[in-house]
Amino acid sequence: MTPSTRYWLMKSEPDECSIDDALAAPQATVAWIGVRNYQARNFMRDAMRVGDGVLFYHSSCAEPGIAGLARVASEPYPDPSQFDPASPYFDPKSTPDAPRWLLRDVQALRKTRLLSLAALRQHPALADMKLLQRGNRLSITEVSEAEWATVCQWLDAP
DNA sequence: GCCAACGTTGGC
DNA sequence: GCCAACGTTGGC
Repeated sequence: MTPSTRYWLMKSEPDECSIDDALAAPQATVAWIGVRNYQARNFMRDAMRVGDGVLFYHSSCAEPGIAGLARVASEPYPDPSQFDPASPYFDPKSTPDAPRWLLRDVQALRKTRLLSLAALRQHPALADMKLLQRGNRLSITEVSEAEWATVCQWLDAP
């Protein structure tokens, strides 16, 4: 991972938390709970900085794709769901003294028109996006400055 | 619901 | 540390 990464793509299942849900939350801010992959956790714990740009991506749904823009809105802190036995994200091996899963708050900035996964795949400038690489399943991936700019220009185009 | 791809677990 | 078995992700 490059220390200069300032842009991220974060997947959310819209049934759990859509861009509309995030925009409707207090301060349009949601805690990014439920990540249980170490690489994605490390991005949140170590690499992100407050203010980094986030592509808000809808996954596991009828129309997967980029659905909004957001920003990293907090320093890392323990994911409370790991301590809740009633939560599907409960982790019995984690303790408050040594929490295994850290998260960030994410503030939604705006909903965009949907840039579908199929459309993203057809854009030559996005061919190297981590999201689009074969076999990728990571729920948080790095986005280059050029990829970010391409997406923003695309969203501004008629 | 299928299944490819990948991550994690746990026996050895 | 290896690696088979199992579980999960996520598009289709």
